[in-house]
Amino acid sequence: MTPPTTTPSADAAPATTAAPASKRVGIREIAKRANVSVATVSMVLNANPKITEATARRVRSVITETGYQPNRIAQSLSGKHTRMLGVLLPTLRHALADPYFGELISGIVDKADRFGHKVMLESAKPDFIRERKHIELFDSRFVDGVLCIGFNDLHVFIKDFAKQSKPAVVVNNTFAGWSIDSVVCDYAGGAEQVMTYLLQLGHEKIGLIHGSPNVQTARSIITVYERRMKERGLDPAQGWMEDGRFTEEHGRYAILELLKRHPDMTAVFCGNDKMAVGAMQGAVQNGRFVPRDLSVVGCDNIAHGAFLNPPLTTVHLPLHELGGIACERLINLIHGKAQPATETLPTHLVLRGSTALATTNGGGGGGGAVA
Amino acid sequence: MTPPTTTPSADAAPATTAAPASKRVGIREIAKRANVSVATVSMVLNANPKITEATARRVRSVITETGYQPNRIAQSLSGKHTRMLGVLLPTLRHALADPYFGELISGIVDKADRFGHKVMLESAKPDFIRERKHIELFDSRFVDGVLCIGFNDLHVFIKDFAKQSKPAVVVNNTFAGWSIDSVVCDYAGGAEQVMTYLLQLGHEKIGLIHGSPNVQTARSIITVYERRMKERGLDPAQGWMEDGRFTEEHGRYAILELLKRHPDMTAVFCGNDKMAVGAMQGAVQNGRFVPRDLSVVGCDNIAHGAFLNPPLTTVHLPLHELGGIACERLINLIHGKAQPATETLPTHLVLRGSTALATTNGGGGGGGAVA
DNA sequence: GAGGCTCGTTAAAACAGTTTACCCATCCGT
DNA sequence: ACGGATGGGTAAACTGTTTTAACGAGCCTC
Repeated sequence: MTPPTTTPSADAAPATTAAPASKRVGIREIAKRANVSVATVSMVLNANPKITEATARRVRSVITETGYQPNRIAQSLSGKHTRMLGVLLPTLRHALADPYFGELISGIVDKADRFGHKVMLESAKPDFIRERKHIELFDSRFVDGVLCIGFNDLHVFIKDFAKQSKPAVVVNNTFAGWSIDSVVCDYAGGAEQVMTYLLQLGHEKIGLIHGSPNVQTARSIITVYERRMKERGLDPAQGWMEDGRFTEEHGRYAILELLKRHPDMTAVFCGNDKMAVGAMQGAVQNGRFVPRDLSVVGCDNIAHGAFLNPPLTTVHLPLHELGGIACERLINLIHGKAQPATETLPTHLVLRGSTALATTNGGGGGGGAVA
Repeated sequence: MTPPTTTPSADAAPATTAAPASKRVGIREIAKRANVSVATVSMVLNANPKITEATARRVRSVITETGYQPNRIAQSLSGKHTRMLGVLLPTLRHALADPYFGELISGIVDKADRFGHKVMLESAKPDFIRERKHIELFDSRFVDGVLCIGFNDLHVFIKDFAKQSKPAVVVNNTFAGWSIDSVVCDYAGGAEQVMTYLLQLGHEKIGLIHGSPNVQTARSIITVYERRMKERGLDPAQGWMEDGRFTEEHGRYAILELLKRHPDMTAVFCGNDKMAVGAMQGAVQNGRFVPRDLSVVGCDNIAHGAFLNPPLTTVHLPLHELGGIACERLINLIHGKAQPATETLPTHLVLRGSTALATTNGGGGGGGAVA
């Protein structure tokens, strides 16, 4: 009962001998106090059914008494997994400040948490890739798997994960021909709804501001748009499409280009909300009223869009959920419970104030464009 | 030269014997191949000056040959530090989707990267705190330190870090009387600039939509606003202030309240850009033109604000830099190189289109407010 | 030329868990 | 009463580094 070394503290020791405080307790210490082997303690910790409830209770009581916390680093070293997931982001300066990424990551973190995993952020700068740090992440046993968000077809390093069969899931892009798990939103379905809606409102001259065609999902939108326009007898190739590169800035520039070429345009569909924001600003500064002179539709449904003037009509993408599903697939992949595949989540149109019936007064406004 | 087990591959082996592939190489394998001890290899890895350049070169060549990567888990277990930083976020649903947090985290990640540290995300849900997981993070040797962002005075658990002297840095809030490192923007300075500017424009009736007063930085703005208003003979307590809780939604609600009470208000200062966005929408829907009838000023300078109609005049907070500095302080703290202290970063006003000279036609518009 | 100093290198002990092979005591059926 | 199965527990090996104390060799000094 007498501990080998007693602190000079004068406290009357209660029934259970107080821990020597200071020193961090390890599993060996627990084992000693509970009169069992370290193996037993470990098994109790991992709810191994081999251990009697009586023994387990005894061990557990010692654990709570001492406030013992297993060292996760040691667990990782010994075990097969580290329970750490990596999120790879491109180095669009301030990528994280983008609600699109934020929403995604938020979904990932929430889900990872529920599965007892942690999430690490990693930005895939050119150096990072050149030094093959994305592979090192695995080789140094730092992560069990990675989620890739915001990449396009030019980021060929993504294929390394497939080549070396490292668990990885790509979000909102697909790499045809490579066995990489991916999870995407149904952009095509959303685009169909947008086109149907705009046509129903009587719009004929509809422009498109799309994201970089290096991304499969952006191409989905383009494809749908082109087909629907051709069906109505308008040739989209006649300058009705502009690349807005996913940013407000280029969205703004794109709408000015489109309006210059086609002053009679009455509606524009944007591949994401940021471009829609830029387009709305460009249109207004060009002297058009939204939605009276120009209907604008976005895609993403970032929280913010509802607070614009006018509130933005947009395609809702379940980004939070998407992140969660990507995360779950990754964890399954890590444990070999799943085959690489592509999963698609449904989307739907959210009607707000930036769209209206087409009016016949095409080519209105047109005052001197700002800047 | 002949490896113990040769794979049945028929490739003519080049001069240097190919590694047995499959099996991960460890430091022992490197040591064996370079004819040195593991200690030597470890020292080479850590650039220990005790090792001769000749030996080091030999070891390094073996390392590159085999593509060996030290196991970071093992390094952490053995060493004192894990080189992992935690970022604690409140569970404002979708906190991460907020550009404010995004920009901050982005700065943190960039800086951490430069110091060879990794960043982990953790959302401090009520359960999380109740189960004392924020302490467990340290006890289980998972992180070396944490950055706390987005918390207010009610989040008393922050003090636990001080109590248990765990390295932690609080961003954009200060806890008086507790020795916790914190890094904040000069909100007071920004507010002074805003007030000076609005007064110069001839505004007299200025409202304030502030963030939660549980945050020191929000209080800073309130204090400055109150003093400056009193100096001009307006009593801010007469319903000129509203709590916008940092969100667009409440910002919108707040402006409607303020306009109801004071139809002659000609300018409003908002504690962050999100509230400013909501305020602008509310004002417009209330029939006011911004900036003609109402000047609006925000605070944060989120990228997005420049693309509103009209573009938002706002206080620029160096959030990216702030994150970086917080991160750097934390790393210093971890290595015992710094004493807890508070650092303040300068801010400045960014003039855009949402502000204008005060007009005398106070109480304009006022048409039926949209729901 | 022997004792004392460096200097570079090494063997072995941490670090803190998990897992595997084995052991012993019951219990069961015949 | 005996062989085999079974259940509960344990000792020891293992994970892959860093670090410390010791050690041998060369060089300097007297």
